[in-house]
Amino acid sequence: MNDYTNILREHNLKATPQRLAIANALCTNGHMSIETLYGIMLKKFSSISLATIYKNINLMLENTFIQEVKLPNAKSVYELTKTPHSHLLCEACGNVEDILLNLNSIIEDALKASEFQIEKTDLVLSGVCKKCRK
Amino acid sequence: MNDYTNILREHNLKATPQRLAIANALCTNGHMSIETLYGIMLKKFSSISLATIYKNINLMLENTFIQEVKLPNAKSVYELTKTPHSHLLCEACGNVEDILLNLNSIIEDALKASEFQIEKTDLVLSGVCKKCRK
DNA sequence: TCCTAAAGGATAATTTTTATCTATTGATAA
DNA sequence: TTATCAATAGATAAAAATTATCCTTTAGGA
Repeated sequence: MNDYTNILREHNLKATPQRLAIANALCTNGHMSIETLYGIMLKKFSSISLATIYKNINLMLENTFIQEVKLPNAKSVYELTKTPHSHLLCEACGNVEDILLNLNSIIEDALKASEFQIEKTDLVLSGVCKKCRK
Repeated sequence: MNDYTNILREHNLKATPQRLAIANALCTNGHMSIETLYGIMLKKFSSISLATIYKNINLMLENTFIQEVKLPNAKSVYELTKTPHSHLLCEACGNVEDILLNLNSIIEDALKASEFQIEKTDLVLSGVCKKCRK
């Protein structure tokens, strides 16, 4: 169980018990939707309001403490901000994994082919994970 | 103005005037959100119901006549199904463009690094387009 | 320890999306 | 052509998702 007190403060977020619990839930679970996060939070704070979840998720996004991951045919999930990475989505079980891929050559190709100044990439690779293939 | 009658039918969709208009709107505009599509459709069918837009979008998605494009920090847009491609998003003006990029090497890397059987990719490159950079 | 802006909980309001119901219509076959 | 019928459109209600409001509580600095 990590202590996110200081990391929250570095992102200009007061370290409330609810926020520390959100941070820990995301740390242990990796990627979570609003509703599953709400479910987990309810176990610890039986009277937590769904509005508190939304307010914190939005504030944490604005302050880049967390990131939203938009998935095809699924609800968005949220993760703690890490070094840039891509995602693997299992279409069978819905599980999401991080994967580090070097996209430099792709970005170069895109720079040549377009007139865009590219700042960031969002890549989701969808398929079937090992467990679900058996 | 293309005639999508047969293409709709090939996707098991009756070619109603509303659907033909949706197809043409997507063809000429490339990528559209629900609300902008509704706005355009209202010009042609002053009493069209928003429910009709949603029902058609969902049915067209199920029958792969169109695709949803999920964008970071923006609402989803929809496009006619074409050969697989990636997207460029201008963070300044919100414009979305298609871009053909060869992702084979990335997919290979991902296959090696993961235990996934990869079926498809969703890539959005965000940045600033030429017009907005001036 | 005190003070204050910020946060939490309860709840209402808003927005987004889906479901329901009836009249209409596209597509097929006689 | 016309008749037939399942599918669709529109109107609207309902449900789901998200945000706003209000008041009490609290984190964190003075």
